[in-house]
Amino acid sequence: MILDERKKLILESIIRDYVETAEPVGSRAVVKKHGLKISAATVRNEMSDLEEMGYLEQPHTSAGRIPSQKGFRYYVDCMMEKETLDEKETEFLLHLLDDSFQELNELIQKIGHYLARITNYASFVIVPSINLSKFKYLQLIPIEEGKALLLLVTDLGVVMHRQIEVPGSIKAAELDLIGRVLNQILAGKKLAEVQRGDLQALREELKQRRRVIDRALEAIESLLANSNEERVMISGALNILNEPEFKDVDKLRRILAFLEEESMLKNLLPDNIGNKVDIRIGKENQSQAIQELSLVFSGYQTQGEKGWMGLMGPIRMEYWKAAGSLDSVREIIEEIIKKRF
Amino acid sequence: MILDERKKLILESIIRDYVETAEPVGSRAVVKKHGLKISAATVRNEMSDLEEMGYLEQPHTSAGRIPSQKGFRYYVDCMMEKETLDEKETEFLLHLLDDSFQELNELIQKIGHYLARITNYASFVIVPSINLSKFKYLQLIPIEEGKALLLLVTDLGVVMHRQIEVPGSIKAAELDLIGRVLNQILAGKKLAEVQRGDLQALREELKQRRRVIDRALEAIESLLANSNEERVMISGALNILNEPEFKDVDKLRRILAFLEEESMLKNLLPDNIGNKVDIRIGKENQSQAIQELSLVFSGYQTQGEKGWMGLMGPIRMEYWKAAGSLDSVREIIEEIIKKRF
DNA sequence: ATTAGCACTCAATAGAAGAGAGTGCTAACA
DNA sequence: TGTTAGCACTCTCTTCTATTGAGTGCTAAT
Repeated sequence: MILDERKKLILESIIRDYVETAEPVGSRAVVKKHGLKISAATVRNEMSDLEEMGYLEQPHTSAGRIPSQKGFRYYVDCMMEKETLDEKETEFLLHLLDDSFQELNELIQKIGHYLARITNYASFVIVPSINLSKFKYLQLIPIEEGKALLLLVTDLGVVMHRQIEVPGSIKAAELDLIGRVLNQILAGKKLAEVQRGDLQALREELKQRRRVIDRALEAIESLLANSNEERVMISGALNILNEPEFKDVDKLRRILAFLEEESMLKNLLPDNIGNKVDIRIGKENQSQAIQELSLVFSGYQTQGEKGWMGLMGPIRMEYWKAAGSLDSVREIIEEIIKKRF
Repeated sequence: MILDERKKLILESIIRDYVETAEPVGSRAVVKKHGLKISAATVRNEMSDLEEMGYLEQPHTSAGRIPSQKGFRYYVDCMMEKETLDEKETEFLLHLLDDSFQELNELIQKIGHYLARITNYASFVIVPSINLSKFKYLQLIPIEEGKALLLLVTDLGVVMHRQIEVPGSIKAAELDLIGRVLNQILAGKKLAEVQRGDLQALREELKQRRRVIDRALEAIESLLANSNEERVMISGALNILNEPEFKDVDKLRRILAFLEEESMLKNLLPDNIGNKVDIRIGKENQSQAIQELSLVFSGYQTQGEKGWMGLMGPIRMEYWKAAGSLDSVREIIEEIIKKRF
């Protein structure tokens, strides 16, 4: 559907106004705001057309118009220009992140906080499951009589550990040996592959220390199972308290409850991760619980790892700002990661 | 101040009723509810007395009475009987915790969730700083060209790690040696003590590998600094959305904002940790932000480690249930920890 | 000391009136 | 044919008033 320039102008004007004030916008307001050369009556006619086409709606007869979800959709698809971060913000972000993190997770979490802070929306970040990364290093370390620590490092430097029981009689050197063997067999494999056959094969190979190996393998399995899950992190959930559409406590409860059930989020995102910004407006969301919310999100990709990050706000959302910020931030973190790892 | 039996009965009746309904309680309601043998008029006289004494207050002339904070305080101090967990709940909790945790932190966190769930209040747990626990074991592990992992274990089995840079030329055996030396010097020390002089002394002792050692010591210092902070964990914050006194979004915002600033909490608790349940009602709290909330909390103690756990709810709180639950839960976790570690 | 009776108070609710914002339609104009 | 001014109309929102009802406090009787 193609709109003529004047209709576009009016639609944009109404959207900008409505996003800012959360109030229906009248014809006079449109004229004044943009200093248009046409009269309010003309605008009224156009607005009437736009309503008929489904881009605007009227809360009641004598109110102004508000953009419909379809209106937002049209704006987002055909008219919007993203507002990326300006230099100062970029600078600040870079400064914030500069080697102040030890691990990928930390970085990602900081990004989440930052996004929430500059946009005043709730942000979410979905950290890729470690599953995809490669096994790199493993060691068995005696801690005390009867206990050892299994240490596992992936090639991206994620360290996981777990205590296991071992016979009291076992010697440090022996533990070390077992560790080495495990290491050799697993080295370079993807963690996801490890699960399949190797563990069984290993059990056979090292019969004489069955007990230790069994425990070690259990520990590895358990670590895998744990890290298998993508982690979802939400920041700035309280930002939605500031939106006038959620001054009703019941609505609020529904939404915050949804956010608390973090795992729900990832079901809503598409299966394959690109890295273009995608937008889900209100009812376009699958989940009942957040059909009064909009999602703006983007995949990110870092040498083999893929994850999501995004923003959630009211339907009356500054999509331009949200989408632009995401674009900028994605670029920045991909760059940082490339440099660091 | 001593109240006669009848006044006590009436005060209790009003408190119970008010806690349940959040509505002012009238004289008739008191009589009916408890099937008292006295008339409403008599109750009115008594209520008037109680008000004069400061235990009750009236929102306005023609409303019933509600307990004042002083009233709650009196009840809590002189009349309340704690309601500990019943057998089924205890059973369930034990089952929930039974070896399903790897580390102390995990256990504590689960406890927090459980407390929030059974009481329908927000729970908090403050995990003791690791500072107090003893250094047990340290190892340097080569990961790849130029990078090593410093691994540190405390006697309670908490594992911390951090990557450090090392010269590319260094051999695994050498790293191992350095680790051993560090180990010997630090072994058995309390982590808090480590900070003082040892690190400096060490630097002298191992001049030939200054670079590695410097990095290792930096890492240890940084780990210490990180773990120095007590960690605060809050669960079930959304439970306060259900309380009618917070249906006002502004109040809500203040309180949730306070909860998000988790670190604030520990400033509110007494300096020395006992393990009796303590209660702070409304204005008794130091912090402005939560003077409309009550805190019920208790210390817990596990071989040298001390921490806090507690519940936060409206002033109109089921103190008997909260205090009782805490008592039960504390007993249970202290027992579990004694058994496990 | 207790209680029944009654006048009184005050919040909460409902209804009515008025104000104001904004529209849609009509007729005039370029 | 597109644009505009004018005006009646609609509907929400606010304000004001009346009514209701719960609950009290006081008084007088038991």
